[in-house]
Amino acid sequence: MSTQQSKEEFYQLHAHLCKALAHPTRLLIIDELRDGPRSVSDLVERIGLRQSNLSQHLGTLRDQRLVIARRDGQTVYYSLRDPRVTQAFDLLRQVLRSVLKEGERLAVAN
Amino acid sequence: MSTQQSKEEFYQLHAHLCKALAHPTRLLIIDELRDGPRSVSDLVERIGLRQSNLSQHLGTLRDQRLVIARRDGQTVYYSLRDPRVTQAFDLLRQVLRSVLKEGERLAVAN
DNA sequence: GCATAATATGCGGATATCCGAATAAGTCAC
DNA sequence: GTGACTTATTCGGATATCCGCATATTATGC
Repeated sequence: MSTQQSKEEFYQLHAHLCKALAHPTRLLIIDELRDGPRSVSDLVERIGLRQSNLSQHLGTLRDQRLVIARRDGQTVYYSLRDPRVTQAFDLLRQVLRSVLKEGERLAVAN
Repeated sequence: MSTQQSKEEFYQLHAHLCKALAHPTRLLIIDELRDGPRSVSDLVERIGLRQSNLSQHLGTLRDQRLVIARRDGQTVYYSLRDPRVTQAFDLLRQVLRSVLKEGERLAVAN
C-alpha cells in the first residue's frame, strides 16, 4: 500500500469512492460528462435540479477526485478524471440489466 | 429499458447497487468471496465481526443480487453472482490507487 | 418431542446523508 | 468602486444507515 495505508483505511477509502457513486443524481452527472466537459449551468439545465443541490453533488464527486473542475472566467467546467470510473459504471449497469432481465424485482424501497 | 423501467427508476436502482458496495465490510466480504464460496461462519472468522452484523451486510448484498446464498444443511454458503461486479470493484480500486499515488489526500472524514 | 448449532431478523439509539433556503464567494463589465 | 452573473457553502430539519443486543428461524442429532 503506497503511502502508509493500513488495510482498513484502504477499504474505507474504497467505500467512500463507492458512496460517491451511490446517488442517482451523481450517476446522472457522470453520464452527462461522458461526452466531454460541461459547465454547472449546463448540468443544471440538462438535469433539471436546483443549482445549489447540483453544486453539492459536484462537490462530493470532486472530493473523491472523480471529476475535475476547470475554471474559465466565471463558469466552471467539470469533466471526468479517469475513464475507468465510466468503465466501472458501465459494468455495474450491465449487471443491473442482467438482473432485471431475469425477472427478479429489486427492492427500490428505502 | 426492458420491463417498463423509467429512466429515473433505472438510475435509482443503479444507485442502490452502488450503495450496496459503499461500505468497507461489504467490500471486504466481496474480496473474501473472490476465490469461491464461503460460509457465514467462515466470513465471521476471517473478517472478525459479530455474526449478526455480518449477516446484515450479507443481507444487503443479497437484496441487490450481488451474492447468492446456497444452503447446505445448517450452513449457508455465499458466493459472487456476477464476475463483472469484481471487475468493477477492481477498476475502482485502480482509480483509488492512482489517486493516492498522485499524493492527493482523500478526505477520510465524515 | 428437546437441546444445540448456524444463520437471520427486529428494535433502538447514535450518526450520516439529503435537500431547500439563504447567503457567500469569485469573475466580469462598466 | 457598483451591479449582474455563475458557482460554492452554511444551516437546519427530515430521512436513512449502522451497530449491538436480544430474539427468531432453520436444520441436525438424539
